[in-house]
Amino acid sequence: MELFGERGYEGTTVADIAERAGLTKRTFFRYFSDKREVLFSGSEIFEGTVIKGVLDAPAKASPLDAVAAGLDAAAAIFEQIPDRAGKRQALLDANPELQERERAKLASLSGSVAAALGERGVAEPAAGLAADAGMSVLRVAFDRWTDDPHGQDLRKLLRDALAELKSVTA
Amino acid sequence: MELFGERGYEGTTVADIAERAGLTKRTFFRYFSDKREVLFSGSEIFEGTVIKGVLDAPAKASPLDAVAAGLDAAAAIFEQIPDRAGKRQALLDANPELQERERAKLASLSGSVAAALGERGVAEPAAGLAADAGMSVLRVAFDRWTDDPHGQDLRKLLRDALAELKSVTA
DNA sequence: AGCCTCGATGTCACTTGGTGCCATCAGCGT
DNA sequence: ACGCTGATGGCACCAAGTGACATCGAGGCT
Repeated sequence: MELFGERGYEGTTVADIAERAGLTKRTFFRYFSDKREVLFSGSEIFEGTVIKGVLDAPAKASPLDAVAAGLDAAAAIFEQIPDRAGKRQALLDANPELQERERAKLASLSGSVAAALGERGVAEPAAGLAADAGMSVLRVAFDRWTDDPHGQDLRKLLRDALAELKSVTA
Repeated sequence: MELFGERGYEGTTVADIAERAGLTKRTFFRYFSDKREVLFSGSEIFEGTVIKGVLDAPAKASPLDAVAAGLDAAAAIFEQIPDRAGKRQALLDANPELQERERAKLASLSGSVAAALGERGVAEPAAGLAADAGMSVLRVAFDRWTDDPHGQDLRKLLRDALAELKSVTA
């Protein structure tokens, strides 16, 4: 993050990162499959939290509400580190390459969420559609939150975005 | 496509492609910014068709229905070349790199659709959410269609997926 | 202690995607 | 015939990855 802050993402080579970390380029690639991956290291934890939230949602909750419960549970992760999240977001915003990866991660998350909904007895394609809808909601809420991390809290923004979605697909 | 069919996407180098086309690697990169891009060359036409469909939808159509109209208009493009679409899909399915790009294209399309909805008087975040929802519907329908390109027609699959989405977010 | 194994790291060579820079060439208007 | 311009080739170069092999250090075993 230091290096990215100084020289930007593109301007920083893997060799630079490795050197700063006291490693070799080769070793870097043993920890991260990609240069991009270094910015997505916490994503498994996030994903796990979301999934747990989905599975723990009340049995009578609708698929979409179960997804919302999962996102709500995970929102806390970002709220603990608003400034780090903000810097990361600035990097993503400046790099199409990173945005692609971000989308891919969301897509993977969507897949896992759909699987979790499956365990709750939701069939396809409903599960996939509900999961995707959740990702949309997450993106909208997260964008607004990063615009102003100390304004409204992320969980409220999530609730608002969800309500908006429901009204738009009514 | 010949080369990709023989050696797969990864197994084919840009130099290979260029040679087969009677060009140089350097010239290839003047036509395509990326190796990936070569598989997404028609996407502007597709995007244009969708946008036109959205803008031409009846004024009283809901945002989501306007998006659906756009997708419906563009479905014809794929239905004209089902086998080419199928081969392309097989390549995408086998390559995370290409899936990332595909997602990025869909995201870009979503952005344009949201803008088109904006021209129709739909405000944010409703426009963005409706556009994203449309992308979900498109993916579901398209997946089913590529599973069996000569089964149900793509437009019917789109209608079905849309109905499913509406019921899931009800 | 001496030895062995194993996992983590370093080293090096190599491939490939991608870019900058300049040369070349073909068409075209004058 | 001259010069301009846009497209292409050629070349050198950088950075991301990868494969193969050497090295080293922490234990475990006798």
